[in-house]
Amino acid sequence: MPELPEVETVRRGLAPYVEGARIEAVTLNRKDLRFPFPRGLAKELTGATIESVGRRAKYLLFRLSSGKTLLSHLGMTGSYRFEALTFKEPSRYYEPRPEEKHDHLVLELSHPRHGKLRLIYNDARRFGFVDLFGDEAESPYLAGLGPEPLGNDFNAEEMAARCKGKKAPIKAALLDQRAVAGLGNIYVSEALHRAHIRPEVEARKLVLKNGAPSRRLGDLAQGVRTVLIEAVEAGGSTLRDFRAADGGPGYFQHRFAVYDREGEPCPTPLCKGTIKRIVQSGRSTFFCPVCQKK
DNA sequence: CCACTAACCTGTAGGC
DNA sequence: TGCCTACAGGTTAGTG
Repeated sequence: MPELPEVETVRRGLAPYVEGARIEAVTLNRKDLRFPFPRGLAKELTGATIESVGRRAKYLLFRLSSGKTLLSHLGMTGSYRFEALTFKEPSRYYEPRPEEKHDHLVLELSHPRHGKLRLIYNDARRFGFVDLFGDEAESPYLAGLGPEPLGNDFNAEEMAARCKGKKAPIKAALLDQRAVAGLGNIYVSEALHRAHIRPEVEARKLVLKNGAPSRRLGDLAQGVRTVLIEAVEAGGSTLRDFRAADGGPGYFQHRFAVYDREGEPCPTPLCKGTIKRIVQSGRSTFFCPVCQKK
């Protein structure tokens, strides 16, 4: 489900309710997600206060008063939702409901303003996972991640360094979290369309002989940034089941230029192309064969 | 090191 | 309606 804009949307939805909340109780409804839960997870979390919720790439990072950080990846189908156990402002809360299928992790929280809340992690496919660490350097998941595409150290020169010598298609290079962190299958297709680059182009072809970025790579860096910014502003994309923590859908899917639009006209001004779908490394890629050049 | 495939797991949409 | 297949927003382990 979630790429950077969806994870950021979740983070923004969670922050007002979990920041400052104390974790009163933890329930694990099974022993693992994609990987086993960290040893002593419930014990480590219980009694701690969540000081802030951050994001790195597609990871949510809950900073705890104990000094530890809870890392959460949503995989393809992970989601968080709230239920209020006490109602300080009734209109804005969700009533407790029976447990749903695939509710794997439940945190009972007490928040100084919102009262008692239940934060529930649901994940049908269980490709998601959590980790707990004291220092970011200890986390194997954060090690080796490429730059944040919306941060200051993401630019065409940086991309050139990561693409240099790579024979892999640019589509695959952009999906590689070591090159740029946070893109997934949707936003890669969208960014390549914005930059008018065909997804099959070898990554190394976008780097000049002296290692400098080509103009097209500059366009691509810009395309990555703008599509992500616009998607975050729209609250992410809801294809099947993505929901922010407040239960609301995202709206960016209405603005896809190519993703899941096979057979539709290309939205590039004056372009008469028709969107095509191909499969690259086992996954769908969408592009316009007319305005996206080799 | 690089590139590619299969695997993990469940739900759903579409064809017949 | 039911059965079957293909596919889904991600990552990693294994292979050559």
